[in-house]
Amino acid sequence: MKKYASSEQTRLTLINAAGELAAEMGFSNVSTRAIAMRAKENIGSIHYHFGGKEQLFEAVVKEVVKRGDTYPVSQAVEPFHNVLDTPAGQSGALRAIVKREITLLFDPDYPPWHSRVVYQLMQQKGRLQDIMTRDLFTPIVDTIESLLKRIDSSLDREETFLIITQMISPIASHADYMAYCLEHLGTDHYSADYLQKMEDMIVQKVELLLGLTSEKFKSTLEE
Amino acid sequence: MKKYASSEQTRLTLINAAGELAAEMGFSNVSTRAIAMRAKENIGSIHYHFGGKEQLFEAVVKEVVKRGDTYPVSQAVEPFHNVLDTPAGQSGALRAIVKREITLLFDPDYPPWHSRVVYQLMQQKGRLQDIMTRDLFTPIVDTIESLLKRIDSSLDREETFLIITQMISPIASHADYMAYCLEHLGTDHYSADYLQKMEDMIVQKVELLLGLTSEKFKSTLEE
DNA sequence: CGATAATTTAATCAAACGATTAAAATATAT
DNA sequence: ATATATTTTAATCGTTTGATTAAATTATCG
Repeated sequence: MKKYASSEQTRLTLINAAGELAAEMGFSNVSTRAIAMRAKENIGSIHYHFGGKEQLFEAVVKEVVKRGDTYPVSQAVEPFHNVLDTPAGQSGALRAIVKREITLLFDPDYPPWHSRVVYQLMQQKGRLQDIMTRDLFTPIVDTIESLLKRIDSSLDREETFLIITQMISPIASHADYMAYCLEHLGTDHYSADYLQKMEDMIVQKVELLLGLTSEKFKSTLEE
Repeated sequence: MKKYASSEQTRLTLINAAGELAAEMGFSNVSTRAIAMRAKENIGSIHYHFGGKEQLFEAVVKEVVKRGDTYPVSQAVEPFHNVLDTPAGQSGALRAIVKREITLLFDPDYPPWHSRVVYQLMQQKGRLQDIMTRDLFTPIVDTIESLLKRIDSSLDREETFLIITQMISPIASHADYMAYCLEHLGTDHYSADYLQKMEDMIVQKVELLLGLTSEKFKSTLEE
């Protein structure tokens, strides 16, 4: 039996431990010693494998980015490429973006720390925020932006951004303030049903704002 | 001329410095020495006036809470007390809550760190979050909750909470991720016009979800 | 004025931090 | 089997942290 793990395995163990701790108490409250203890590795290994704490944190963020790249926004929107001039196509594309975001953050098949690690980086400037913004956030914002421009070319920059925040913020809050949300809902995780409701509500709302009144909504309105 | 400031003045100077720094780099990245330097006071004064760093931070949060208490949600909703069974009254109450939240966070007459200090506490559990949740957040949530119940008694707990997040999250994001938002908008502060648009959009959206279609919206829809 | 209380100052303390390294342990290749 | 490369370990380094205190300074009050 091997007594030394492979370099790659040790790296992943450290990344995972660091991610867990960052999810629990925020990056700036995580010490190298705590990471090493959680990972059951030696402190020195962090320096050996990553060069230092900051580079390990970078690897943590890149791990989340890497996962997002397995299903990029462009791919989510692609099926609607040819129908973007119809309300149904526009609506479908919007929903696809929202669905992707929710899935990516709350899919129970992935380590739960992924969702808690992302949005806390939006709070203060730094290298970690740059990576996360550039590789995760900007692509989404740009995609929504061009889609909105297509739906209503009269929207100005401010209105466009406001609509984007209407779409993304509720999802971000469920990730960033997860502890509070779960406590308020009296559960230990978001159910698939709840996430579906969230998706529906966000999509409905944006459709309404944009005048893309969907069938689903009409029935709601008539109640 | 006095060489020693009054106890109360020193306290406020320290609270303000701590608040500024917490807004700039997050509570957990603020050291007592940095606070003392920013406040041009001695480190020892933190111990003398507050007992320690954590208690100073508590005072920072309570300072924000105190300001919220000058215009409580109950007072914002009060004018609509007698018309809560009409759609117009319900709609007005919703708008009043949204307007209060936006004003409280982004009013340029108050220290700008107020808005940046609040929502970062939602990320991890602790005494500061408890204070902020209990004294600032819960009253708002409870008020919206009972209002929603009144508007549509068939809403369940999950739906109610989702609507609340639709109302609050966009505002919270503008506070919590302010640096990113301002950079994206290419400005150094949110204009009164922008904040008004935000209010309108949030209120419209919720009215639509609840079937409280307002005049303002109808015209938008007819475009 | 003189005495007491309140406040500020500068210095020191132990603890925790990230980084680094020489040596030990293991794996790999010849 | 031996030599070389890789990985882990334990210990130490200099800094920074929050807290504390005795002494100095200023304010207050009789």
